[in-house]
Amino acid sequence: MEAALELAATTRSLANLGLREVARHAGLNPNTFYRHFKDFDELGVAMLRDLGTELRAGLRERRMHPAARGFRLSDIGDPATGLDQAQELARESVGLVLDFVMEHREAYTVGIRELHGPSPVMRKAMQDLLEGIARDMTEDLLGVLKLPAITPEEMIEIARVIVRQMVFFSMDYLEQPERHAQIKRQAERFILLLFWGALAARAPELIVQSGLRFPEL
Amino acid sequence: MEAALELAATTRSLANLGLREVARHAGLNPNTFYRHFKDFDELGVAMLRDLGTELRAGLRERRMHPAARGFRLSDIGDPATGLDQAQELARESVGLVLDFVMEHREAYTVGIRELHGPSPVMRKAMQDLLEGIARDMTEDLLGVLKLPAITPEEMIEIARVIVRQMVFFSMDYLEQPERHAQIKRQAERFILLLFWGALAARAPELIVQSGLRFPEL
DNA sequence: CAAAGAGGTATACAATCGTCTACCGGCAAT
DNA sequence: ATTGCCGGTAGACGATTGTATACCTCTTTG
Repeated sequence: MEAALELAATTRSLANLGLREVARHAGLNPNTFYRHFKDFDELGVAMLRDLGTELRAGLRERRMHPAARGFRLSDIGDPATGLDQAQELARESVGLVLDFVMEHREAYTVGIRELHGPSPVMRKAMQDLLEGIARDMTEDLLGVLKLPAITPEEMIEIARVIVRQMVFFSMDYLEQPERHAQIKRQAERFILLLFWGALAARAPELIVQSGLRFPEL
Repeated sequence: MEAALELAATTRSLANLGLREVARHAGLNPNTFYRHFKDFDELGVAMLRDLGTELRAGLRERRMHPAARGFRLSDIGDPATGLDQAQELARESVGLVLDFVMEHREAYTVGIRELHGPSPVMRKAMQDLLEGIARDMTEDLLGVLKLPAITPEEMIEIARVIVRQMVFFSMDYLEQPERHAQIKRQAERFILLLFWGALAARAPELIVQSGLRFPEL
């Protein structure tokens, strides 16, 4: 699995790297592959399972780590501090995801490649992973962020588009190291825009009453 | 090029289909390939150029076609009708893109596969294509939609995230025909959310004054 | 009218591929 | 104490691959 990851990250996609090639790079006999996997799809799913759980666990752990969070759970209540929290949360989460991507660029690259790749099995597995991350995020947001008038259904939908958009932002981040700061800003602005939009859609007068302005990032 | 498109759409990605395979499927001698392209990258870029210009032209043409548009350019002015226009525009554009994707599912599938694929050349070409579409959209939006306090810089940034998000919505649309209506609604809601957010970020009082409510899609 | 080039073909070669059959050491369980 | 499985190896197979060289036939250009 390590050999496959290394090979796939540098050159090809998971689907089209050769059985013998992987075995050679792992220092094993080609036939040994069959002792563990029947397909290359099976290998891919196994890799994705490992890396996916690592990713979700990493995100959750860091999200739960209270030291990095500048506000307390008791601050919740009105939409003004809600939007303030949203900004803080966006800043934190964006940095967290992008850091993670940088630390696991091989796994990320290969994984995303399979998201739109030729194998339906891998595609489904990746979509499930993203959906799981979106659900984690929703749960977390609902627990911490109190924006009134935003239903759980709206929240999961917002989380989904955020996760998917972060796929692209992460790609930019990996490919253009010189634009790191700018990409972070763009991602934060995007997330904030969604929350402002969601609040404006349900209770625009709350925004006016609070006197809060959209932050210049 | 036709042979490559057909083969890539059904099974593999562009990068890993064989020279001989394509030649066979096209009814040509393997060596004939070299008369036209040096690389497979070169083939890919050529295909993307053709299909990309077709896509952009198709989108532009349909966007310019005034018959499908329920409002006139003279209706512009205040943010209330601006948001109304945004809704109409979102509905139209989403339907337009998703129709196009359905009609060109092979080309779309292959193209998106290259967006995150192993070839840097193809990746760059696809990113440029998406950027071009985003610029087209921005130009169009700025010309038709008069939402005050939204700068061109904000508009292009919004267009970019819309285009990227539509990549995912299009994938859903192709893969889940039974959810067509729902996916359309989600895409429209997403776009509207961004515009409401952008307006709320700059001029929340205008939303309150207009008395407009976020539409239940 | 000749030269050049563009598009296509035939043959050949070494390399790589996935997979099949057979063999082997170690460890665990009966 | 032996049976059986698990992980690994060896060798061989036919198929397919990318590419090189050489030859052919139109069309265009000088």
